[in-house]
Amino acid sequence: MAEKELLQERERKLRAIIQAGIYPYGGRFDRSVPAREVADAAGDVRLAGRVVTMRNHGKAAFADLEDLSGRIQVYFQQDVLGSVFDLYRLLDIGDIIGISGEPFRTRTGQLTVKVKELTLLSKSNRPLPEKWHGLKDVEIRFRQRYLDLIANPEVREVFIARSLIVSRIRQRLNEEGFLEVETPMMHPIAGGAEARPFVTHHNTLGTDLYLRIAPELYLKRLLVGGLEKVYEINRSFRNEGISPLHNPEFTMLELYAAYADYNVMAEIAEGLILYLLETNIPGVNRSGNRVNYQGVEIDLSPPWRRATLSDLMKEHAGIVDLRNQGELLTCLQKEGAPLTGAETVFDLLDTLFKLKVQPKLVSPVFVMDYPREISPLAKSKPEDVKTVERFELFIAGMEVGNAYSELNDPEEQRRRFAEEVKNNRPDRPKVVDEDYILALSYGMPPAGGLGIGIDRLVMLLTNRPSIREVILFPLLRPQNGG
RNA sequence: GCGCCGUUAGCUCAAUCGGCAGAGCAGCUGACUCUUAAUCAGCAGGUUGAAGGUUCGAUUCCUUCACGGCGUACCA
Repeated sequence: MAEKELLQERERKLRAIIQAGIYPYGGRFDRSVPAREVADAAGDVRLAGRVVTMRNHGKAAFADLEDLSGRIQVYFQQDVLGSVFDLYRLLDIGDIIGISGEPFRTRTGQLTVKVKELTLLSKSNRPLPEKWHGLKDVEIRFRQRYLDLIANPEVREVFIARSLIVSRIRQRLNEEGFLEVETPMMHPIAGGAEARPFVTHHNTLGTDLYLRIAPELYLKRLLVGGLEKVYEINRSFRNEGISPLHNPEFTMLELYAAYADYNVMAEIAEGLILYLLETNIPGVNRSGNRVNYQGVEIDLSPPWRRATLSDLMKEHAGIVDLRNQGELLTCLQKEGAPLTGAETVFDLLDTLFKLKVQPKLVSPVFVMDYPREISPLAKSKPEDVKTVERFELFIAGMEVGNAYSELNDPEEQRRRFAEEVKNNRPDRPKVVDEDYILALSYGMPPAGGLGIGIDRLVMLLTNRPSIREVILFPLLRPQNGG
């Protein structure tokens, strides 16, 4: 039937209900139990939820009522309900109702509530997606996520799992003495990562501002201020491509601990993720320390491998010297990688790493010790100034974490920033962040810092193939006149 | 940005080589007081994403556009 006619049909019922003197959008309704707990209830129950199926039998009818906890069958009989049964006849799938009644078992043993009172709490004016096949159209799923949540129970489970994951991260960090803080999302200089920022404008101040690409530089100012262990879980924004691993706004955990270093950060990252497994979150797809991600078994049993970038490049790509442009180029050409010729040695290194090494990093690996030039905020290794104490954590071939021993030498930091500015590459800072250096110059304790991509971690733990499956409202192109 | 694929009823999907656009669910009418993917009888439901072209004839072939997916580029 044409959508218009379906809407007219619902409109007709809505008018009939109003005609009968019933306001179709009710108010407070005190429930005695969630649907899932009806079996344990003594005496009558009061329930509310959405009508998801209806099976009419003339002077009686069964319906399934769904609330957050689950579904329960309810039974309407004309001889019990009298004129209220007429209201039942005007209900549609999708309506939200409250009922009170007596639990019983049907002949086949199905737990059911025999309805004694019926309250219409919200009339639904549009048809819901189909009950059996659910809602599959990904565009509708993302644009109208509420329909996805109604029609697809596993989607609901993923987002509940995500909420629990985040809350348990907070719980764990709080227990370990970390202080949760909130730092600016609008920055005068976009720093703390290399990424193209979104630009916005403050009218009264008459100044452009950048949506933050990372909270890092503000969190470290707090270390200067004596807040020794801080963390923030919130959005960062990067004006870059969209892919199954990238959404323009995404959620990061960043934490900093004074007097620690990147080795401590590795322990924290490992401990945190294992803790999430241990706490048995429904929807987290684990058995023991193993998770299955997209058909691949991943063993997260500690200790996780720690290998230097240099060793891994040797192991998987046969590269002996990370800084040998010719060697990297030869290897990439052999792989048939498309190159423009304008790549720096570090671009080549990164490309080759992504091509040859990253896909092999299925079990968790801390990739340790990166070139200084691509890590301007990390502290050099004492024995090798060109290499910094930094790791990236890879699981299932996916980068989920990044950590440093934080650079706390203001003069060295200024040189690193100045070098970036001098190189003048697109999307890199055009000015030295003197305000940050000012903070460092008051003395920042040595510290370890760790960032974890929450969206990707949730993908891993809930076995979702795309970041859009773990973000409630992923960015899509606007539909009309955008 | 670029490349490939997709878009058919409210939802899930069919439609042979270019030859009358179809089914299930949802909806409507009737029957039915223990059904549960209720059942039975009947009815209705379409700008085939949009615009243009080729053709006697286009869901099908071509062009452009919109939106989405994947890949790629970008992304320390």
